[in-house]
This record gives sequence, C-alpha cells and structure tokens, in this order.
Amino acid sequence: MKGRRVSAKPTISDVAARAGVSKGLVSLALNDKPGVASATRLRILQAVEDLGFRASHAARALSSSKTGTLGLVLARRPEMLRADPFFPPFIAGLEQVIAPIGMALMLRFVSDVREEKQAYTELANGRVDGVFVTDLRQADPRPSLLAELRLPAVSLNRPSEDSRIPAVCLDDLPGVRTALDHLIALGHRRIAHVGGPQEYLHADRRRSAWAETLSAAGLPPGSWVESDFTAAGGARATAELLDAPHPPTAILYASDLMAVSGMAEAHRRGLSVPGDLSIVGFDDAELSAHLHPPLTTVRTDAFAWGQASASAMVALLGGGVVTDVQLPSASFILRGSTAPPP
Amino acid sequence: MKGRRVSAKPTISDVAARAGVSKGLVSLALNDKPGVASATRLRILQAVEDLGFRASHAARALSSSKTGTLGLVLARRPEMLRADPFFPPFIAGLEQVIAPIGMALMLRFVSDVREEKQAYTELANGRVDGVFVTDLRQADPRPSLLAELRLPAVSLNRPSEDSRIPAVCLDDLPGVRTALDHLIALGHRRIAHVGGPQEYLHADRRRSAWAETLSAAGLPPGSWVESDFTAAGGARATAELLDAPHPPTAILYASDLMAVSGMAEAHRRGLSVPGDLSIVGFDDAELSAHLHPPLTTVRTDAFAWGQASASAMVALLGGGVVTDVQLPSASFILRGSTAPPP
DNA sequence: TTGAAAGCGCTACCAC
DNA sequence: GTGGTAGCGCTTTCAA
Repeated sequence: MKGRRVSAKPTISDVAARAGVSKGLVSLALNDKPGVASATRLRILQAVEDLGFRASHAARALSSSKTGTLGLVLARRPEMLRADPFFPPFIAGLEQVIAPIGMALMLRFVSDVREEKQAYTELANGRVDGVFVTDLRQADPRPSLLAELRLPAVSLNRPSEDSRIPAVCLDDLPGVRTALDHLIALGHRRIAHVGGPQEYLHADRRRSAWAETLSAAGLPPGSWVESDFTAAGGARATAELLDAPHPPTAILYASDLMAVSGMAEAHRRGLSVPGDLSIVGFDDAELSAHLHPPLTTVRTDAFAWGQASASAMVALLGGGVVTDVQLPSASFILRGSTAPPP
Repeated sequence: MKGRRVSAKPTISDVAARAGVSKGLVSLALNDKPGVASATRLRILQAVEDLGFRASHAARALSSSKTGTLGLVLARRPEMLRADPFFPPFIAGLEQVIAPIGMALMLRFVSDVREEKQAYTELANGRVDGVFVTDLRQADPRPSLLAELRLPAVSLNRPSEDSRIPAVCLDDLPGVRTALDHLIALGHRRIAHVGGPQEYLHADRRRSAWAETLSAAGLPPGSWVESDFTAAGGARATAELLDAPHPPTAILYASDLMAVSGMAEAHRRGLSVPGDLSIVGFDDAELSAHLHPPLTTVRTDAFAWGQASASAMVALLGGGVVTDVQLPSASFILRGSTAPPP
C-alpha cells in the first residue's frame, strides 16, 4: 500500500496535505515570505507542529543553492594547533551569531598547501556558502583561489595583495607598542624578540612593531629569533638569546605558549623572572594569569573577532555591500613577569 | 537562448553529453560502481577532466540521502574549551581518516543542555550522517535522544546506561594507577586529588581510580576537591588543599592545566615543587614537558582516538556490525614534578 | 491569496 | 553494458 509509512520523516507534502494547501504555500509560510493569509499560515504552522516536520537541509540546499553552512580550513602543523588559544573562542564567537539563524560550521584541518587548495575546492563545490580566511601568509594563494572558485570569503585582517575579500581587522600593534613602552620606561635597553614563523603576516607584523618601537625610542636594534609557536621552539629560542654575549634583560614573545616555556628556560638557568629577566607574552592564554609570576601579555579578543567575522559573512551572503570592519586593538595586560632590569 | 551559459558549473548532464553516454552511466563511473565498460569509463573520466566537473554535494545528498558529513557537538563552557588539549588532536585524527574519503566534519559549540538537544536535532535533519559523542556525563540524555532521532553515533568510552551505540574505549585507569603507585613508592602518604566536575564520567572515573588505588595500598582516604578544569579553579582547589591542617605532600590533578596553576599556587606559597610538594597532571599538554620543573603526567592519545572513532563511524555507516574498540590505555609520563616527600 | 508545475543535479531502477 | 526515467524534498515561477 502507498499510505504514509509508519516512521518516515514527514515531508513538506505531508504538511501541505494535512493543512489542505499546496506545497508551495507551505514553503512560503515556513520561510516567512509574504503572500500567505494569516489564517492559512496558522493552519500550516499547526500542521508542522502536529507532524513534527523539519525541512530537509539537502533538499533545500539543492533547490536554493544555499547550504546554510560556512567553512573554516586550518592549515597548520598539529603541534601548533594543539595549544592554540585563538580558535576555540574564535569559533565560539562565530557560533554565537550563526547558530541562531540556523547556519553551521564545517571544519577542515589540512597539513600542507596542496591539501589546503583541495579543501577549498571541495568546500566550494556546494558544501558551504562561504569561508573564513585566517592565518594570512605572505603571498597568500587563497585570495585568488577563492576568487577563481567564486567562493565568498571574509578574511581576518587584510591580505597584503589587493582583493575584494572583506576583512575584519584587529590591530596587534598598539598592544605590542604599549608593552615595549612599558619595558623601556622600566629601564630596559636590550629587549629581544622571539617571533613566530615570519611567513605569517601577524608574526611578521608583531616583529616589525617590536623593531620599530625600539628604533623610535632611540634604542639599538634588538636581537630576535624566528621560532614556531611551539613550547619546544620557545625554549630553544630563549636559550639562544640567553647564550649570546650580551643577553637581553627582557624578551617579547609572539605567543604566551612560547613565553611560558621561555620563562621555564630562564628558571632552569637560575634566572629569576622578573628579577633577572622580564617576559611579555602574546594571547593571554587561559593559564597565563595563573602562573607564578603571572604573565604580562597582550590580549586580543578572539571571541569578538569571531562574532564580527560571522556578522560580516552573513551580510556578505545577504548580498549587502560589506566594508572592512575595524575591531578594538590588542591591549596590553600588565601582570607580574615584568620589572626593572637587574 | 537555452545554450550552456558561459561560466555555469558543468553538471553531470554536460559530462554525459560530452562523453556521448547517459547520466546514469556517468554516475556509475564516478562512484566506482561495476557495470561500466572500461573504455566507456575512460571516456567519461576524460570528459570529467575536460569540463572540470565536480559532482554537487547537495544533489548527491538529496538523492542518496547521504550527506558525507559527520557531526561533533561540544557542550562546554567557553573557559573549559579555551585550553582544552584534547579536541585539536582528536579532530585531527578524525580528519585524517574522513578527509581522504571525501567526508567532512561539522562542528557545533553549545552552552547548555537545551541548546545541545536542539543541535543534535538539527544535525539529524539531513545535515550529517552520524555524530561523535564525547564528554559522557552521568545519566547522559544523548544516547536515548540519538536513538529517538535515529542518528548513527559513535561514543568515546561506553555510556553508563545500556545503548546500542558502538564505543571506542580508552582506559584512563592504568595511567592514574601507575602514577599513584609511583608516588606511593616514593614514600608519599597524603596524596590529594583535584578533580574535574564529577558530572563527567571521565572525571568521576579518575577520582575513583585515585581513591581505590590509595585504599588498595592501605593508605587512609585522601582529601580531594571537585574543581572545574579551569586554571583559576585549579589554583583555588590547590589553595584549599594546602590550607588544611594536614596538607598533602602530593597532588594528583585531573588535568595538566589545573596542575600547572596548582604548581604556581605552591610556588606562590614558597613551596618548592617537587621538593615540598609533588604534582601529577593529566593530558600531557603541549606545554607540560617544557615547564620548570617539567610536569609528570598521564597521557592519552587523542589523535589515535580520533582515528579510531572515525574508522568506527565509517564502518557503522557502511552497514557493518561495529563492535566496541579498545585503545591502548593512558600511560604514565614520569618527568620532574614528583620526588620523595619532604 | 493560492495551486500547479517545473526544475535543482544527482542516484537508482528497469528495460533493452 | 547502456539508455531512459522516475524520483529525492524542497523553492520558485506562472496562472488562476
């Protein structure tokens, strides 16, 4: 027999039949579109309720060519991802704005550029409506790839090259400048830097802000080493800096993780922090405020960044003209790991 | 005119036309199904290549009722998520097995049980083919919800209640037992515990393993406090333990994050670690090996857990009979934060 | 305001 | 082996 199978999910046709209207009307009512008499609308909504109807995403995606999902592809080595304090709150911020409007996030982890390209290509193929571009790199291939793929995108900060991708910007510089000004005011003259891979725009920018602030203050160029955002890397870089003939009295790190392992390296050498060596991190990780001494650092609001990025994406997909958004800059968090030089 | 629009994505019909065959055959060829002459198959593949054709996910999902996506919903407070060392490698493990077969992961963050239920309900509605159930809780509502939703699932460890959900199990106990045996062998008699929220099965199990091992060794019950997996919580719990009339000489924590902030709390009180207080964490976070002293801890292979979970899911969706999988147990990592009691 | 019907781009079934 | 055709469950015209 052709009757309603016992436990099959109700379809829009079932709703239409029960409400005594056509499928088309049900569709209009469900999507809050105009042109449905309110009595009819009520009847339809009642039928939806009675049947426990929920529209199929797949069907909706096919006929409207909107998936209701957004993509985030993360290209990083596992160790770098492991302790990254940025993405959890960033994603939470995204979710806070997209979940209420029925959208969801698709996540991809990739380990090299080839996989990355493939991931975007697959996502562009009817899996997502748009993607967030994070961790901008030098000569980043993604803006042009995404343009080619015609995949809407929102980027975190502005890519170096021109592109039509709207950007949600958050300036790290004020935070690191304030940190350095504080160190300089304390009397430090040899302030070193442990940076992230300079391939990343943000790592490069933090390093140049450091260099420029030193120079603006009339100090000689400081020493620095390019590290990799891992704990091991931070310790190694710190050792290298401390082994130099004229070791620094303060070190600015591009991440809290590296700063903390750098602090441990200093302790291992019998140096006290901040007595013998001042340390400034970057990120304000969950742990940082609870260390001994608590870590002086620079904070970036990843949650707000997520919210703003998601809002920009929603506006973009809605066909709006999206202009760049500027978020409050990174801020300096003064805690206990900085003091006058010995 | 009705011709091919200049830049529209090619469809399966375009491929069929170019190869001079029917859509059905193209579908068979694309999905490696039998019944296509190899010469024909070659011709089809060539046409696919020429046109740069990629099958639409939405269309495939609708007609096959398989989305090719898997869901992961994380219900936790933002602070707990922020520094969680488990999910990044777990997700990387999932990706390693699902990405090569064209599947992707959909992520949802929710903050309470109501949102959680809604998230699963939405995912069940044609957004994913199955979900991973993590962070099992006491009287967890999810097994029955998922059964009701008829949403295939794989859980990490076995829910307390009976359920047909296949589980991928990893036993924490051996790791914590070995850790305690080590402490006991060192001469410790007052070994305290800072646990996670006991609502979580894994937190509860770690606590009972601690209690049982003490008792099995003939020691009196130790003191413990229920904390929340945050750095602040770990420090607070440690202070409470240390303020007691007979403070412990060693503390076993349910997470590295709590252990590290506990260590800082000890330092703040002028206690040396491990001289005055021995500390054992749980997780082996990225930072832990690079602390001073390096943290003795218990390690769980989250990446392997992800791989195994994904494999179980693939088998489950493939219609196979999936039996529980047992992974190697958590292992004890002896480093520098443990020593004989003062 | 409403109904009927034509797709969206695939998969799957049934003939030949 | 292969071609035709009927859906999958929606959205979106176009008439009425």
